[in-house]
Amino acid sequence: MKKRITIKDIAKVLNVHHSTVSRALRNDPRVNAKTRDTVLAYAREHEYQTNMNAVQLRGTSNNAIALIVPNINHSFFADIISQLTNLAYNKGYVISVFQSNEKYQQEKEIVNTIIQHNFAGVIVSIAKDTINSDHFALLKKFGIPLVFFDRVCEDIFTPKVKVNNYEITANATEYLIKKGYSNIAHFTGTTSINVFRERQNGYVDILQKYGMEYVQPIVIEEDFSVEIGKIIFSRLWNFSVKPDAIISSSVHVSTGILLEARKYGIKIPEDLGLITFGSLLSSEIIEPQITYIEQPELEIAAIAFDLLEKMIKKEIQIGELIERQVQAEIIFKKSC
Amino acid sequence: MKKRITIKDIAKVLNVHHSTVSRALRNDPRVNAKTRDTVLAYAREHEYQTNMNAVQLRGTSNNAIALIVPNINHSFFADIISQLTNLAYNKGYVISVFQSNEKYQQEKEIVNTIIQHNFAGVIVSIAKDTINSDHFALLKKFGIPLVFFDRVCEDIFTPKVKVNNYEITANATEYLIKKGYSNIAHFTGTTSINVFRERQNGYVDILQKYGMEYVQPIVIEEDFSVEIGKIIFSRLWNFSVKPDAIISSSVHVSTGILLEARKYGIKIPEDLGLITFGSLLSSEIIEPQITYIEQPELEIAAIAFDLLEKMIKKEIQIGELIERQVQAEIIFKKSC
DNA sequence: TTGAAAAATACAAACGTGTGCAAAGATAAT
DNA sequence: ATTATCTTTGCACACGTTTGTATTTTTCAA
Repeated sequence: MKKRITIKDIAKVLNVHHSTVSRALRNDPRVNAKTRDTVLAYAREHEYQTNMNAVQLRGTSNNAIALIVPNINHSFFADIISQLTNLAYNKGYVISVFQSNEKYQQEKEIVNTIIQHNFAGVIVSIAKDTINSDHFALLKKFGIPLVFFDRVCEDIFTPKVKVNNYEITANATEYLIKKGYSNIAHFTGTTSINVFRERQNGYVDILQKYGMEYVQPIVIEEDFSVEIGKIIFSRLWNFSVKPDAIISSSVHVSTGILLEARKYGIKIPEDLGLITFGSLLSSEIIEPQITYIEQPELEIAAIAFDLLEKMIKKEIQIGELIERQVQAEIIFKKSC
Repeated sequence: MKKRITIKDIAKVLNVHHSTVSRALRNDPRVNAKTRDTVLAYAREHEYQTNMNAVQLRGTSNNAIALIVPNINHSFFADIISQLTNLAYNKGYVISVFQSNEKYQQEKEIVNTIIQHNFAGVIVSIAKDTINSDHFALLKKFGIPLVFFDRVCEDIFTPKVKVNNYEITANATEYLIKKGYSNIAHFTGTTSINVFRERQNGYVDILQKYGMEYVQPIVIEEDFSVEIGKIIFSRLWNFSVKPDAIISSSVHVSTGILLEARKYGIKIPEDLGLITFGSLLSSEIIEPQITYIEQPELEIAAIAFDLLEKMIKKEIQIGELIERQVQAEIIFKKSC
């Protein structure tokens, strides 16, 4: 293990000043072509690697973008991460992914790390736990570009990419009503998050519009999982009035519902209709195929990245409130 | 947007030298308790954030760990990322995740970025594309701790966490034989990767041991996907001799196989047996439930992290070859 | 009250890079 | 040959921290 070579080392060997080496490496026109080539050749041969800490300390460029998501092993986020990574790569940026684990405390610490390491920008979908947005305000205060997607902080002025959750859930609910279902339940997440609040509002508003009495917003405060889906469904099913349809905010929970429903011998779509947000890799194989709501992950990623890049390039001011909405879509199958 | 505060700023205001501030912030016993408290209070109030670039340039600590995976949106890797992130968080480290996209070129650039930013250590599962290991050798040369998991570089001496691919595939093949299947095909990835090569060897060796004639290692060079699964299966099915069982290295490919099989009216397990590596979130719902090989993601993550941490703490030397093997397990269901 | 020891603080240098400015060297025009 | 212009290189400082050493201040004992 040898000590890493620096521009000063190169300068010493080639008998030039290190500033010349610096310029040569960065293709500054102010350096002679011949010396530039000599420097580049030497640098390549000795595997010179820029020390980005020095560069960033100096206050020059930085191409590192941070991405904070609640869960990496959730296909919605995994798809967005994957797409963002590709977009960034093509534009010369590098994405570092951080997982908040749905925890406010972890999210806060991640934000601190991001500030301390001087990232060029941040793309965030907040944790369920996040009740306070001071850490994001801090990010703004330090002049770090910030873009929210999907789960956003309402009280922070910055670009945001949102899904038409209210509308799509209203549409899904109305679809179920028109199919003849009358006891429609809604399984969703904590209403402190815009996503789940909007879905719930869309659901409730339609039921009220149709004068339906059976309104069951089931708020799952725990992390979405197959297990919790089983438990919650089982609990609901033992009520006096059972639902005849469910809209579920999570594929994990929906899977739990399906398994539990099978245990009880409940037939889908006859005894129970089901619409779920997000699709399963194997959704086509399941009988009956489940009607689901597809969110445009690729589009979300593309817009979020575009907005962030514009902020980094100062084409969008920090603190500017821009809201972009993308359209989710109901993919009609056989579960209702 | 205000300029960020530094220790020198604090020092100036409190009429002390900045070195005193530095020590106060780090709880150095050499600073008076009263001044320490004053400094800490002022720092907290004015939201002081350490500039890690300066710290790292100075050559002091660094708690950033890099993780390179081929694909984030693949449940095997997503689970490992998720787990590693938690382990790291509990030990005071921060994980940055990078996606190589199965591309050698991207992987190389990621490694350069890691070197340039002075990460404390790297955990890697290599891209299918990776034929050359020079970039990892470079990492070692720069003294950066490196641990491989699952897909490893055979010619780099460093800690590695591997799965018993040979053995488990041999077992799966033998199981199929004993179940009465005689034309067993094997769908796997490029054999330049240890994982797929070992699986193939396990498969071939058992068939030869039993003197089976029908040996069909189908090497999929493309990225695993439902679509490619359909195509490859369809192609194979139109051969004169059809397989009566398949071992598949990817759930995505298996899904394609199942869909295509259904299209042809093939019955599982009667007409076709199937064992797949990795499980689907919804695997319990599918009829028939698919027998699959479960890999201990949590254990892999735990061992990899432990090894890396020991390297960072110099308890393990850089360049030391340590191979840990974890056991995959066949989860018997109804598909064969 | 003095001196020595201990505690607290200040000083200075270093990490590797980038950049404005000055200086030197080369080229061209008169 | 002399001056003006352009090209190329060198110099020095700055970015924010940490740390060994020197210096000042405080404490305490004789």
